[in-house]
Amino acid sequence: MQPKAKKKAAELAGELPAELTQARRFGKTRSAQSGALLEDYVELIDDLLTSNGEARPTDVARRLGVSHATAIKTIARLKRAGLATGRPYRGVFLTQEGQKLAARVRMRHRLVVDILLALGVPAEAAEADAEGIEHHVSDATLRAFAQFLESRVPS
Amino acid sequence: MQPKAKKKAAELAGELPAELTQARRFGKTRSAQSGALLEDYVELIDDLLTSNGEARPTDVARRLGVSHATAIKTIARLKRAGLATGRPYRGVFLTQEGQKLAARVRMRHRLVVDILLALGVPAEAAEADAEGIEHHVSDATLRAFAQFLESRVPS
DNA sequence: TATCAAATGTAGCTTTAGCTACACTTCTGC
DNA sequence: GCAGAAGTGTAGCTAAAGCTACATTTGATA
Repeated sequence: MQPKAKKKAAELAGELPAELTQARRFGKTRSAQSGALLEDYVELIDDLLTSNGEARPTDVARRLGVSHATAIKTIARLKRAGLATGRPYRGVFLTQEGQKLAARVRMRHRLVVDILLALGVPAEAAEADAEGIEHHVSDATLRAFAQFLESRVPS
Repeated sequence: MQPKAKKKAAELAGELPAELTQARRFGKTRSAQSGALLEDYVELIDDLLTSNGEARPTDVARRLGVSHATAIKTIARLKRAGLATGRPYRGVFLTQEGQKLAARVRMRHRLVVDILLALGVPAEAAEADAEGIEHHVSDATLRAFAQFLESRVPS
Protein backbone atom coordinates (compact mmCIF):
# COMPACT_ATOMS: atom_id res chain seq x y z
CA MET A 1 0.00 0.00 0.00
CA GLN A 2 1.39 3.37 -0.93
CA PRO A 3 1.13 6.48 1.22
CA LYS A 4 -1.85 8.50 0.23
CA ALA A 5 -2.53 11.68 2.09
CA LYS A 6 -4.12 13.36 -0.90
CA LYS A 7 -6.07 10.26 -1.86
CA LYS A 8 -8.02 10.14 1.39
CA ALA A 9 -8.96 13.78 1.01
CA ALA A 10 -10.17 13.19 -2.52
CA GLU A 11 -12.28 10.29 -1.36
CA LEU A 12 -13.89 12.33 1.36
CA ALA A 13 -14.47 15.11 -1.12
CA GLY A 14 -16.58 12.73 -3.15
CA GLU A 15 -14.37 11.02 -5.68
CA LEU A 16 -16.51 7.93 -5.84
CA PRO A 17 -19.32 9.29 -7.97
CA ALA A 18 -16.79 10.48 -10.55
CA GLU A 19 -15.31 7.01 -10.61
CA LEU A 20 -18.65 5.41 -11.18
CA THR A 21 -19.62 7.79 -13.96
CA GLN A 22 -16.37 7.19 -15.76
CA ALA A 23 -16.59 3.46 -15.29
CA ARG A 24 -20.07 3.44 -16.75
CA ARG A 25 -18.83 5.39 -19.75
CA PHE A 26 -15.93 3.08 -20.39
CA GLY A 27 -18.03 0.01 -19.90
CA LYS A 28 -20.44 1.23 -22.51
CA THR A 29 -17.63 1.91 -24.94
CA ARG A 30 -16.30 -1.60 -24.42
CA SER A 31 -19.57 -3.40 -24.91
CA ALA A 32 -20.22 -1.30 -28.01
CA GLN A 33 -17.19 -3.03 -29.50
CA SER A 34 -18.91 -6.40 -29.89
CA GLY A 35 -21.94 -4.85 -31.56
CA ALA A 36 -19.76 -2.90 -33.98
CA LEU A 37 -18.56 -6.01 -35.76
CA LEU A 38 -22.06 -7.37 -36.24
CA GLU A 39 -23.17 -3.99 -37.55
CA ASP A 40 -20.36 -3.98 -40.11
CA TYR A 41 -21.32 -7.43 -41.30
CA VAL A 42 -25.02 -6.61 -41.55
CA GLU A 43 -24.31 -3.41 -43.44
CA LEU A 44 -22.00 -5.16 -45.88
CA ILE A 45 -24.34 -8.10 -46.45
CA ASP A 46 -27.13 -5.67 -47.19
CA ASP A 47 -24.85 -3.90 -49.64
CA LEU A 48 -23.99 -7.12 -51.42
CA LEU A 49 -27.60 -8.26 -51.55
CA THR A 50 -28.64 -4.98 -53.08
CA SER A 51 -25.88 -4.69 -55.62
CA ASN A 52 -25.24 -8.35 -56.47
CA GLY A 53 -28.50 -10.04 -55.57
CA GLU A 54 -26.61 -12.36 -53.27
CA ALA A 55 -24.16 -12.25 -50.39
CA ARG A 56 -21.54 -14.96 -50.27
CA PRO A 57 -19.21 -15.53 -47.34
CA THR A 58 -16.16 -15.23 -49.55
CA ASP A 59 -17.23 -11.80 -50.80
CA VAL A 60 -17.88 -10.68 -47.26
CA ALA A 61 -14.46 -11.94 -46.24
CA ARG A 62 -12.72 -10.17 -49.11
CA ARG A 63 -14.44 -6.88 -48.41
CA LEU A 64 -13.63 -6.99 -44.73
CA GLY A 65 -10.10 -8.18 -45.28
CA VAL A 66 -10.46 -11.32 -43.18
CA SER A 67 -10.21 -14.99 -44.02
CA HIS A 68 -13.33 -16.76 -45.25
CA ALA A 69 -13.29 -18.94 -42.14
CA THR A 70 -13.52 -15.89 -39.93
CA ALA A 71 -16.36 -14.49 -42.01
CA ILE A 72 -18.28 -17.75 -41.84
CA LYS A 73 -17.86 -17.94 -38.09
CA THR A 74 -19.14 -14.41 -37.60
CA ILE A 75 -22.01 -14.99 -39.99
CA ALA A 76 -22.95 -17.96 -37.82
CA ARG A 77 -23.07 -15.53 -34.89
CA LEU A 78 -25.34 -13.25 -36.93
CA LYS A 79 -27.69 -16.17 -37.49
CA ARG A 80 -27.66 -17.07 -33.81
CA ALA A 81 -28.51 -13.44 -33.06
CA GLY A 82 -31.49 -13.63 -35.40
CA LEU A 83 -30.10 -11.09 -37.85
CA ALA A 84 -29.33 -13.40 -40.76
CA THR A 85 -30.53 -16.63 -42.33
CA GLY A 86 -29.56 -18.96 -45.12
CA ARG A 87 -28.89 -22.65 -45.70
CA PRO A 88 -25.41 -24.16 -46.13
CA TYR A 89 -23.75 -23.44 -49.46
CA ARG A 90 -26.67 -21.17 -50.30
CA GLY A 91 -25.52 -17.67 -49.43
CA VAL A 92 -26.58 -15.37 -46.61
CA PHE A 93 -29.72 -13.31 -46.26
CA LEU A 94 -30.97 -10.82 -43.71
CA THR A 95 -34.00 -11.35 -41.51
CA GLN A 96 -36.49 -8.52 -41.07
CA GLU A 97 -34.61 -7.53 -37.97
CA GLY A 98 -31.34 -7.66 -39.86
CA GLN A 99 -32.74 -5.40 -42.56
CA LYS A 100 -33.97 -2.93 -40.00
CA LEU A 101 -30.55 -2.84 -38.40
CA ALA A 102 -28.90 -2.42 -41.80
CA ALA A 103 -31.10 0.56 -42.57
CA ARG A 104 -30.33 2.21 -39.25
CA VAL A 105 -26.61 1.61 -39.67
CA ARG A 106 -26.59 2.95 -43.19
CA MET A 107 -28.45 6.10 -42.16
CA ARG A 108 -26.07 6.67 -39.29
CA HIS A 109 -23.05 6.09 -41.50
CA ARG A 110 -24.32 8.61 -44.04
CA LEU A 111 -24.92 11.16 -41.32
CA VAL A 112 -21.46 10.77 -39.83
CA VAL A 113 -19.78 11.11 -43.21
CA ASP A 114 -21.84 14.18 -43.99
CA ILE A 115 -20.94 15.77 -40.69
CA LEU A 116 -17.26 15.13 -41.25
CA LEU A 117 -17.46 16.60 -44.74
CA ALA A 118 -19.34 19.62 -43.40
CA LEU A 119 -16.52 20.13 -40.92
CA GLY A 120 -14.01 20.23 -43.74
CA VAL A 121 -12.57 16.73 -43.43
CA PRO A 122 -11.19 15.47 -46.75
CA ALA A 123 -13.50 12.94 -48.41
CA GLU A 124 -11.03 10.08 -48.19
CA ALA A 125 -10.46 10.56 -44.47
CA ALA A 126 -14.15 11.16 -43.84
CA GLU A 127 -15.11 7.79 -45.29
CA ALA A 128 -12.31 5.98 -43.50
CA ASP A 129 -12.86 7.57 -40.09
CA ALA A 130 -16.64 7.25 -40.28
CA GLU A 131 -16.19 3.48 -40.37
CA GLY A 132 -14.70 3.60 -36.89
CA ILE A 133 -16.65 6.52 -35.47
CA GLU A 134 -20.19 5.54 -36.40
CA HIS A 135 -20.41 2.73 -33.87
CA HIS A 136 -19.87 5.12 -31.00
CA VAL A 137 -22.42 7.77 -31.87
CA SER A 138 -25.36 7.83 -29.48
CA ASP A 139 -28.89 8.72 -30.50
CA ALA A 140 -28.61 12.11 -28.83
CA THR A 141 -25.48 12.89 -30.81
CA LEU A 142 -27.09 11.60 -33.98
CA ARG A 143 -30.02 13.92 -33.49
CA ALA A 144 -27.66 16.84 -32.98
CA PHE A 145 -25.82 15.94 -36.18
CA ALA A 146 -29.03 15.83 -38.19
CA GLN A 147 -30.18 19.14 -36.78
CA PHE A 148 -26.85 20.78 -37.46
CA LEU A 149 -26.84 19.63 -41.06
CA GLU A 150 -30.37 20.84 -41.60
CA SER A 151 -29.67 24.25 -40.17
CA ARG A 152 -26.46 24.62 -42.14
CA VAL A 153 -27.52 23.32 -45.49
CA PRO A 154 -31.26 23.74 -45.88
CA SER A 155 -30.63 22.56 -49.46
CA MET B 1 -20.88 -21.69 -56.00
CA GLN B 2 -23.88 -19.53 -56.74
CA PRO B 3 -24.79 -18.22 -60.19
CA LYS B 4 -23.36 -14.79 -60.70
CA ALA B 5 -23.92 -13.06 -63.97
CA LYS B 6 -23.78 -9.62 -62.42
CA LYS B 7 -20.80 -10.50 -60.29
CA LYS B 8 -18.57 -11.23 -63.23
CA ALA B 9 -19.53 -7.96 -64.85
CA ALA B 10 -18.76 -6.09 -61.67
CA GLU B 11 -15.37 -7.74 -61.49
CA LEU B 12 -14.54 -6.80 -65.03
CA ALA B 13 -15.72 -3.29 -64.35
CA GLY B 14 -13.08 -3.03 -61.66
CA GLU B 15 -14.60 -4.14 -58.39
CA LEU B 16 -11.34 -5.34 -57.00
CA PRO B 17 -9.84 -1.96 -56.16
CA ALA B 18 -13.02 -1.08 -54.27
CA GLU B 19 -12.68 -4.28 -52.32
CA LEU B 20 -9.11 -3.56 -51.42
CA THR B 21 -9.82 -0.01 -50.35
CA GLN B 22 -12.66 -1.11 -48.14
CA ALA B 23 -10.65 -3.96 -46.69
CA ARG B 24 -7.84 -1.59 -45.87
CA ARG B 25 -10.28 0.71 -44.11
CA PHE B 26 -11.83 -2.05 -42.06
CA GLY B 27 -8.49 -3.54 -41.19
CA LYS B 28 -7.38 -0.19 -39.89
CA THR B 29 -10.49 0.14 -37.77
CA ARG B 30 -9.93 -3.31 -36.30
CA SER B 31 -6.30 -2.81 -35.38
CA ALA B 32 -7.19 0.56 -33.92
CA GLN B 33 -9.28 -1.36 -31.41
CA SER B 34 -6.26 -2.84 -29.66
CA GLY B 35 -4.56 0.53 -29.46
CA ALA B 36 -7.66 2.14 -28.03
CA LEU B 37 -7.43 0.23 -24.78
CA LEU B 38 -3.81 1.10 -24.24
CA GLU B 39 -4.61 4.74 -24.96
CA ASP B 40 -7.35 4.71 -22.35
CA TYR B 41 -5.01 3.25 -19.77
CA VAL B 42 -2.22 5.68 -20.53
CA GLU B 43 -4.59 8.64 -20.38
CA LEU B 44 -6.03 7.51 -17.07
CA ILE B 45 -2.66 6.75 -15.51
CA ASP B 46 -1.48 10.20 -16.51
CA ASP B 47 -4.61 11.65 -14.90
CA LEU B 48 -3.99 9.80 -11.67
CA LEU B 49 -0.33 10.73 -11.56
CA THR B 50 -1.18 14.37 -12.04
CA SER B 51 -4.03 14.56 -9.56
CA ASN B 52 -2.92 12.04 -6.94
CA GLY B 53 0.83 11.89 -7.40
CA GLU B 54 0.55 8.16 -7.93
CA ALA B 55 -1.27 5.63 -10.06
CA ARG B 56 -2.23 2.39 -8.42
CA PRO B 57 -3.65 -0.59 -10.27
CA THR B 58 -6.70 -0.68 -8.03
CA ASP B 59 -7.57 2.93 -8.83
CA VAL B 60 -7.14 2.27 -12.52
CA ALA B 61 -9.39 -0.76 -12.24
CA ARG B 62 -12.08 1.16 -10.39
CA ARG B 63 -12.09 4.01 -12.88
CA LEU B 64 -12.30 1.69 -15.84
CA GLY B 65 -14.86 -0.55 -14.24
CA VAL B 66 -12.79 -3.73 -14.53
CA SER B 67 -11.34 -6.10 -11.96
CA HIS B 68 -7.93 -5.28 -10.54
CA ALA B 69 -6.56 -8.44 -12.11
CA THR B 70 -7.55 -7.25 -15.55
CA ALA B 71 -6.00 -3.85 -14.91
CA ILE B 72 -2.75 -5.40 -13.75
CA LYS B 73 -2.58 -7.63 -16.80
CA THR B 74 -3.12 -4.72 -19.15
CA ILE B 75 -0.61 -2.59 -17.27
CA ALA B 76 1.87 -5.39 -17.83
CA ARG B 77 1.15 -5.06 -21.55
CA LEU B 78 1.79 -1.32 -21.28
CA LYS B 79 5.17 -2.06 -19.76
CA ARG B 80 5.99 -4.58 -22.47
CA ALA B 81 5.06 -1.92 -25.02
CA GLY B 82 7.48 0.52 -23.42
CA LEU B 83 4.78 2.95 -22.31
CA ALA B 84 4.88 2.37 -18.56
CA THR B 85 7.31 1.40 -15.85
CA GLY B 86 7.26 0.66 -12.16
CA ARG B 87 8.37 -2.05 -9.76
CA PRO B 88 6.04 -4.57 -8.11
CA TYR B 89 3.88 -3.14 -5.32
CA ARG B 90 5.21 0.32 -6.17
CA GLY B 91 2.64 1.85 -8.47
CA VAL B 92 2.77 2.61 -12.17
CA PHE B 93 4.56 5.41 -13.98
CA LEU B 94 4.74 6.50 -17.57
CA THR B 95 7.88 6.43 -19.68
CA GLN B 96 8.72 9.43 -21.84
CA GLU B 97 6.97 7.72 -24.68
CA GLY B 98 3.97 7.04 -22.48
CA GLN B 99 3.80 10.70 -21.49
CA LYS B 100 3.97 11.80 -25.09
CA LEU B 101 1.13 9.46 -25.95
CA ALA B 102 -0.89 10.70 -22.98
CA ALA B 103 -0.50 14.28 -24.13
CA ARG B 104 -1.58 13.46 -27.66
CA VAL B 105 -4.57 11.48 -26.45
CA ARG B 106 -5.66 14.22 -24.08
CA MET B 107 -5.43 16.87 -26.78
CA ARG B 108 -7.41 14.72 -29.16
CA HIS B 109 -10.05 13.99 -26.54
CA ARG B 110 -10.47 17.69 -25.81
CA LEU B 111 -10.80 18.48 -29.49
CA VAL B 112 -13.43 15.80 -30.09
CA VAL B 113 -15.49 16.95 -27.12
CA ASP B 114 -15.28 20.55 -28.28
CA ILE B 115 -16.38 19.63 -31.76
CA LEU B 116 -19.34 17.69 -30.46
CA LEU B 117 -20.33 20.59 -28.24
CA ALA B 118 -19.96 23.00 -31.15
CA LEU B 119 -22.32 20.80 -33.14
CA GLY B 120 -24.90 21.09 -30.41
CA VAL B 121 -24.48 17.71 -28.75
CA PRO B 122 -25.54 17.81 -25.08
CA ALA B 123 -22.55 17.90 -22.73
CA GLU B 124 -23.32 14.54 -21.13
CA ALA B 125 -23.53 12.75 -24.48
CA ALA B 126 -20.51 14.62 -25.83
CA GLU B 127 -18.27 13.36 -23.04
CA ALA B 128 -19.60 9.83 -23.28
CA ASP B 129 -19.41 9.53 -27.07
CA ALA B 130 -16.01 11.20 -27.26
CA GLU B 131 -14.63 8.28 -25.26
CA GLY B 132 -15.49 5.93 -28.07
CA ILE B 133 -15.00 8.26 -31.02
CA GLU B 134 -11.59 9.69 -30.22
CA HIS B 135 -9.73 6.49 -31.01
CA HIS B 136 -10.92 6.54 -34.59
CA VAL B 137 -10.07 10.11 -35.52
CA SER B 138 -7.21 10.36 -38.00
CA ASP B 139 -4.71 13.19 -38.08
CA ALA B 140 -6.35 14.68 -41.16
CA THR B 141 -9.70 14.76 -39.41
CA LEU B 142 -8.13 16.17 -36.29
CA ARG B 143 -6.62 19.01 -38.26
CA ALA B 144 -9.99 19.74 -39.83
CA PHE B 145 -11.59 19.80 -36.38
CA ALA B 146 -9.03 22.26 -35.07
CA GLN B 147 -9.41 24.50 -38.08
CA PHE B 148 -13.18 24.43 -37.86
CA LEU B 149 -13.13 25.42 -34.19
CA GLU B 150 -10.68 28.24 -34.83
CA SER B 151 -12.72 29.66 -37.66
CA ARG B 152 -15.98 29.37 -35.75
CA VAL B 153 -14.90 30.61 -32.36
CA PRO B 154 -11.92 32.91 -32.72
CA SER B 155 -12.58 33.45 -29.00
C1' DT C 1 6.37 -4.78 16.99
C1' DA C 2 3.15 -7.94 15.51
C1' DT C 3 -1.23 -8.29 13.30
C1' DC C 4 -4.40 -7.65 9.86
C1' DA C 5 -6.92 -5.42 6.27
C1' DA C 6 -6.14 -3.65 1.89
C1' DA C 7 -3.54 -3.67 -2.16
C1' DT C 8 -1.00 -6.30 -5.39
C1' DG C 9 0.18 -10.08 -8.03
C1' DT C 10 -0.56 -14.99 -10.10
C1' DA C 11 -3.14 -18.86 -12.04
C1' DG C 12 -6.44 -20.58 -14.68
C1' DC C 13 -10.85 -20.25 -17.00
C1' DT C 14 -14.15 -17.97 -20.83
C1' DT C 15 -15.35 -15.51 -25.09
C1' DT C 16 -14.32 -13.19 -29.25
C1' DA C 17 -12.04 -12.56 -33.45
C1' DG C 18 -8.50 -13.78 -35.97
C1' DC C 19 -5.61 -17.41 -38.51
C1' DT C 20 -4.16 -21.96 -41.25
C1' DA C 21 -5.05 -26.47 -42.75
C1' DC C 22 -8.05 -29.82 -44.17
C1' DA C 23 -12.62 -31.75 -45.87
C1' DC C 24 -16.67 -31.40 -48.53
C1' DT C 25 -20.11 -29.25 -52.01
C1' DT C 26 -21.21 -26.94 -56.23
C1' DC C 27 -20.74 -25.14 -60.49
C1' DT C 28 -18.24 -24.70 -65.01
C1' DG C 29 -16.33 -26.26 -68.98
C1' DC C 30 -14.84 -29.72 -71.76
C1' DG D 1 -21.53 -36.35 -67.33
C1' DC D 2 -17.15 -35.75 -65.06
C1' DA D 3 -12.92 -33.38 -63.46
C1' DG D 4 -11.25 -29.81 -61.36
C1' DA D 5 -11.52 -25.19 -59.64
C1' DA D 6 -13.77 -22.32 -56.63
C1' DG D 7 -16.53 -21.69 -52.83
C1' DT D 8 -18.08 -23.36 -48.30
C1' DG D 9 -17.71 -25.43 -44.00
C1' DT D 10 -15.03 -27.61 -39.84
C1' DA D 11 -11.28 -28.20 -36.55
C1' DG D 12 -8.00 -26.54 -33.86
C1' DC D 13 -4.65 -22.95 -32.67
C1' DT D 14 -3.45 -17.94 -30.82
C1' DA D 15 -3.87 -13.48 -28.47
C1' DA D 16 -6.58 -10.11 -26.11
C1' DA D 17 -9.56 -8.79 -22.50
C1' DG D 18 -12.49 -10.09 -19.24
C1' DC D 19 -13.49 -12.80 -14.80
C1' DT D 20 -12.92 -15.41 -9.98
C1' DA D 21 -10.13 -17.51 -6.62
C1' DC D 22 -5.99 -17.79 -4.25
C1' DA D 23 -1.34 -16.22 -2.62
C1' DT D 24 1.76 -12.63 -1.30
C1' DT D 25 3.33 -8.01 0.19
C1' DT D 26 2.68 -3.68 2.39
C1' DG D 27 1.48 -0.19 5.54
C1' DA D 28 -1.45 1.34 9.40
C1' DT D 29 -2.45 0.71 14.06
C1' DA D 30 -3.33 -1.38 18.44
